[in-house]
Amino acid sequence: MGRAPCCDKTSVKRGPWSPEEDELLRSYVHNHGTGGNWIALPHKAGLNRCGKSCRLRWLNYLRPDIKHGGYTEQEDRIICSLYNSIGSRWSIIASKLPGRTDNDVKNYWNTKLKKKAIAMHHHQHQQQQEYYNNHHGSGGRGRRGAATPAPGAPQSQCASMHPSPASAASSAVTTASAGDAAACSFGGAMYSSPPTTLQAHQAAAALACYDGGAAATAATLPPQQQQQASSLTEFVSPATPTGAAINGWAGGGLVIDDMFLPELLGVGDFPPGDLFATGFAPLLQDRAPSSLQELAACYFPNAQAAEMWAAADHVKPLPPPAGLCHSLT
DNA sequence: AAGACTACCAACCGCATACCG
DNA sequence: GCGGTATGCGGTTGGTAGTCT
Repeated sequence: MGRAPCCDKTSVKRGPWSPEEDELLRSYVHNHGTGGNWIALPHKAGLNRCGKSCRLRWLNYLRPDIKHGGYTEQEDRIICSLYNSIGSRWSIIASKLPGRTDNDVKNYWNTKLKKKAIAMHHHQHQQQQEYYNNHHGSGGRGRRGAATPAPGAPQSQCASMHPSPASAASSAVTTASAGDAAACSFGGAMYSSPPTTLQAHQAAAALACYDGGAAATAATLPPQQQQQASSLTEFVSPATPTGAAINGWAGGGLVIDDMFLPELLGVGDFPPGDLFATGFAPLLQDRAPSSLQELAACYFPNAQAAEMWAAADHVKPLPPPAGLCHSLT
């Protein structure tokens, strides 16, 4: 059963807005506000437009505080980091960028930033390969070799290329292309350091929370990684440490990007690779509960999960992952 | 000069959720 | 609790300007 249409599409104007229409809408909202009723607004404002169209035009274009174009490198970083962490939840991402709209951020990502991220992804892989070849010989086998796929090799084993737990739980259908996946997996590190300890934990958390239950997923991992996932399980949900409980978080997986977190916390850069041991935990310890809830709300679509996370004991450091590759392969 | 191709972005569509009676 | 409606959101489309051949 489909929804009833919001208006009679045959009797309202569609397509690009004229300057006169813009002015009508702008002046009406300036004088009267939206009144909380977009359906009635076009009629009152003398516009032959669908209310939905008016709302979109106002939110995406006419609002006085809107910025168009001219994205800074810092904004790029924030977008990439958040995309890496929470997926294509553009409204949340846009809310962290004053003056930007979800539509604008989405277009910017799809047309420019994604390509930039993919290009840098390939570049990083090449550098990793060169580094590996220089230090281990080109035909090496071992863990590192297995964990660092050759350029152009299939990427499907990179844990962070799974849809993030949050986006996986989202009702929206995610149809990420291989390019999206590559850009997503790399976005968080786009301007940053080599893979960090936290990214290893992110990957474990993504596996533990996303893929249909921690217990089932963890069982498929090698022993060392099972321990990783288990540690994450405790960290993510200290009050409910079972796999089944984690599964019940419905998308509340802890996937916090190491780039964006410092900005949320209002601190400088964390030392790469040492977030939990020296940077992350003490900072969280000092946060007021309300501040933690605000932070958590950025990542947990489920309010209860956000509250639980914010109230949890964050100061318990995790054991270092002992060289676990961030790709978990 | 002109057609083909590409990039960009405003606008639309339809689903999910919140809200209200 | 339930059904109807409005709003929010993310994916997609279509028009246009710029670039290439």
